[in-house]
Amino acid sequence: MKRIVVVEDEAFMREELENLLQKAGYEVRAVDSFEHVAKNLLEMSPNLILLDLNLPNLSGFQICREVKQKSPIPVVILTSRDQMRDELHALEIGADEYLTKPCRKERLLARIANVLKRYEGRANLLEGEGFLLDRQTYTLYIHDASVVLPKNQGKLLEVFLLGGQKVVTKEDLCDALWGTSEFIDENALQVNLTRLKKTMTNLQMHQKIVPVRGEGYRLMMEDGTDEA
Amino acid sequence: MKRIVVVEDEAFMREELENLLQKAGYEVRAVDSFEHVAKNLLEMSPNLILLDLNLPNLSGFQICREVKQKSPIPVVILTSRDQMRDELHALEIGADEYLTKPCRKERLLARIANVLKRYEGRANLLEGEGFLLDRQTYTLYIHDASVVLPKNQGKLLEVFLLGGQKVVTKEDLCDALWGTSEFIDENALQVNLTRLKKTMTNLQMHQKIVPVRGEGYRLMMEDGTDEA
DNA sequence: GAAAAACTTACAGCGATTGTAAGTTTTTTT
DNA sequence: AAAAAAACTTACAATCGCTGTAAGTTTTTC
Repeated sequence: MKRIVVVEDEAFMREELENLLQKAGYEVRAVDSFEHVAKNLLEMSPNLILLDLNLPNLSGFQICREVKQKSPIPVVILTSRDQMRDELHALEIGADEYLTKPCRKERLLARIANVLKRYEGRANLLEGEGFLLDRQTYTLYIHDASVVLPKNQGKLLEVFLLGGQKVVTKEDLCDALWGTSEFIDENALQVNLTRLKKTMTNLQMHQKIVPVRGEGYRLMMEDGTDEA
Repeated sequence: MKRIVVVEDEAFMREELENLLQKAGYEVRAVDSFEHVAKNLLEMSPNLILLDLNLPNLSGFQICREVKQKSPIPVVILTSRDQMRDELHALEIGADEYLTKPCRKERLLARIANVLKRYEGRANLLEGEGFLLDRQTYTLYIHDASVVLPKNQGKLLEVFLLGGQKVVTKEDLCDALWGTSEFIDENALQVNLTRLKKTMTNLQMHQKIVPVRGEGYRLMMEDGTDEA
């Protein structure tokens, strides 16, 4: 069963939504506290997040952005703010749907179903600049093409994507490859890295792996600018 | 560059749309004749279809349904029909977005960009009942999990999915596996089929392959009903 | 119950991926 | 400019998973 988390501060509205969604066959949870929402949200690992924009303290935009940075979970925004500006902004930072209150039940349900449908198979995709990586199979999607990376190359790329723009140490990489970083096999790691680099250039990817002398490696844009 | 095909019978509106989309950096084509639209559409292999509902002769719904049956191309509906009934129906038969005229340019562009973003990596996915298959890598997506099928199993499953509910002959299958159906190697084919069946049951897929004595095989629902 | 079709299982060959080894090149330091 | 450290390259052999082969058994149909 698909799990939906509702983020809405007004109690009456929240209950109504919970009811509606439950009747429609979803498992529903609501966020009670509004501190560290983004973090709490991810821990519930929902299939979809239904988000109000006007919340105490924190902005709904901020939550949406945080969720989208850290996960591929779809976000549907349901709000009373009907300004075009807000809608465009929401879509820009990655919201998957923007609905304004009042919203007919049928429309809400239809749009939610629609978003969920589009997310089938995306649950485990990591996002890079201009490409996607499936964490389970190491299938790489780029430019309407797809390739399955050899396991080791996939594991390495995965570590880089999870690390964001940070420097990744050789320990981290060895850990990912062999489950231990006790004795680092510099050579074997080097060879595997070279292989990944080669396939990345062959695929004309927009990010590349560069060494950080003495510290490890890091993922950058082709042209040398930082990512994101 | 992403290619968008516009299906709209009113000339003024059509030109305005073409203009807007071109300025936004898309390659735009328009459909002139409205016969065999669905077929013509697919031949243009667009990245997205922008569709009006009120067309001479044919219903936009029908076009949308046909496109969705035969391809994974996203369809955005832009129409003057503002009945909730129409919107629900459109979403039900697989439309990815439903917008009503008049529609602000910014909103149209934002929604189109949004849909295109969600379709990254989906260009080569075939749809089965409850699962997706990548035609290039034979990566299979099911229940938030993914597996890469061995090439032969992938090729076989691909043939079944392309064939729809029809019976697939052994010639077809041999053709897919070895590029020829001159001498059918009954045995090798049998073994490969068995392997595919096994992984399908292991993955608890909702469709299965059943023999049609003397004719070949066909893909059905678990419970024996026909598919969709 | 006999024939045809469909299926099962084990094994050996082959190819792709991986770790190893022995280098060379680049960068930094003195 | 020489030496040392870090980063990289290339080729080869072991390994693992996929495939076709062979020799069966089981199921269906008449």
